[in-house]
Amino acid sequence: MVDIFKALSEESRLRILTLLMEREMCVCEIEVCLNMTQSNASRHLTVLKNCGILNCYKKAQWAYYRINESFIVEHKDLWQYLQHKIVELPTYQADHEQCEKYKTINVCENTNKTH
Amino acid sequence: MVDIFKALSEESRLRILTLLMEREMCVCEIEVCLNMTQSNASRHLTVLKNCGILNCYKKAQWAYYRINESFIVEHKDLWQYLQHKIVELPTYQADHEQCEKYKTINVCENTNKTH
DNA sequence: ATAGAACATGCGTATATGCTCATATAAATA
DNA sequence: TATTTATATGAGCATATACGCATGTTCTAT
Repeated sequence: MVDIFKALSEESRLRILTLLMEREMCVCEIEVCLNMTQSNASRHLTVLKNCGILNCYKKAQWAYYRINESFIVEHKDLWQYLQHKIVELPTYQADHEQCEKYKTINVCENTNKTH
Repeated sequence: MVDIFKALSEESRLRILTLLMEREMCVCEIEVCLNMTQSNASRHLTVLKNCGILNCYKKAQWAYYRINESFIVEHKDLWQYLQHKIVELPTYQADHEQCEKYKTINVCENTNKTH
């Protein structure tokens, strides 16, 4: 319980959740959408994964992170709260737009033409 | 939102909530029930108050802290979650018993006979 | 095989946080 | 008025955390 709240008590990580509530993403997408360094994005994702909020799978050289469905089930009230309140983040609008923007462009395919 | 999660991401503060969910308390009661220093208890209570979870009123030389009713209204889902999950804290049982114990004894009246 | 891309992680640094001790303040009482 | 009690808070210390840079690993594609 403490580790879940700890994970959620950081703005960058809440911003990551803003994106992942929309769709799963690989690290470099998050990196670009939120304009953070790769190591920073990776570390935050690890924190969110370690407390059960996210899970991830690897596909080729990419690591895709997404909301852990069993977390939603086991922490229903908290999840409801997050869904309602996360839109109030000052960064929500902008982050969400970035998420939409890269939905079609696909960052990875751009940097790695052969994907 | 971040400050609320920050406040909740600390075990001592969750233990304080365990007590205050039962009834309002003054600082020295919390101090005794949770076996922490006075300054420590006071600081944690301040953090919980500053993010809106608690409020307090003063009566004679005591400061009574209690759950802020409007917090419950404005953060219904989170509050539900807390109520369900806080009982899973490893310290819950013991803390709750201390709370019951000092319900009748009243710590303050013992140390200050003229109260 | 080699090079490049995506990702995780070790290391050093700056800042935040929690703790204790000591002190200041306010109220009650002798 | 002087003392005691309850509380808040400043100072100093230890630890935790977030960050950037550099590097190691894995997979892909040439």
